[in-house]
Amino acid sequence: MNLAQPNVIEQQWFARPATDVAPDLIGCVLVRHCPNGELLRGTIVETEAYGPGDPACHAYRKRTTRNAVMFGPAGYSYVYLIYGMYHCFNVVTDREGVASAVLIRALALPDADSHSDLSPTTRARLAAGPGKLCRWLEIDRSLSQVQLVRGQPLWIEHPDRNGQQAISPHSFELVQTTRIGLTQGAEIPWRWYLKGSAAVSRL
DNA sequence: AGTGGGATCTGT
DNA sequence: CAGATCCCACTA
Repeated sequence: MNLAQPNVIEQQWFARPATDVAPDLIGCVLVRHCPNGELLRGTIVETEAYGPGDPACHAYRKRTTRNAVMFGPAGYSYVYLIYGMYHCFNVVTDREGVASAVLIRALALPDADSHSDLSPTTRARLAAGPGKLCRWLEIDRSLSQVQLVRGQPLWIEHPDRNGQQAISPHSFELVQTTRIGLTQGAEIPWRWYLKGSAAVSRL
């Protein structure tokens, strides 16, 4: 059996169209290695895809300094500042030269976590939304363009089949719908979320 | 060099 | 539903 980290998702897994990766990421676990050494984890319950021919994609017009990482190889982070006060975290997807990414919009916290003092509803909403998620995980633009592998501040793992992270297969049902907050491409149904999750940003 | 809008969130 | 708040892509 492998090996140090059987669960860590590798670069090749992300090297597919964003519309394939986005639904597959639901149920996977985002891991944040914080500056203070703490490891924070959350199960991804909501994603959006952005890709070629998509007017809502930051790289729709052309390559710029901000969106350059989206043109690079898959498995890197793309973090940008939105509305002057929030950050959004994306995973770069597809092959090099194809600008695309998946926005991670919401996380469900693991059951046994430090925030057990909070009410269940408050806790479920701690990372319900792309801005809140980045605030909780202390993600800002200094974490953009870093590779998502163990040893870096961020990486993603497949659900542990026997562990507490896994979502019960019985209740696992995805909803596909339109993306949130867009003025262009608003009708494209490239948003996915885990049906019934209390951590989804919006229904 | 100036500017307007943005893949958000919170409180009214 | 307005306001906070800042970066950057676009225009000139």
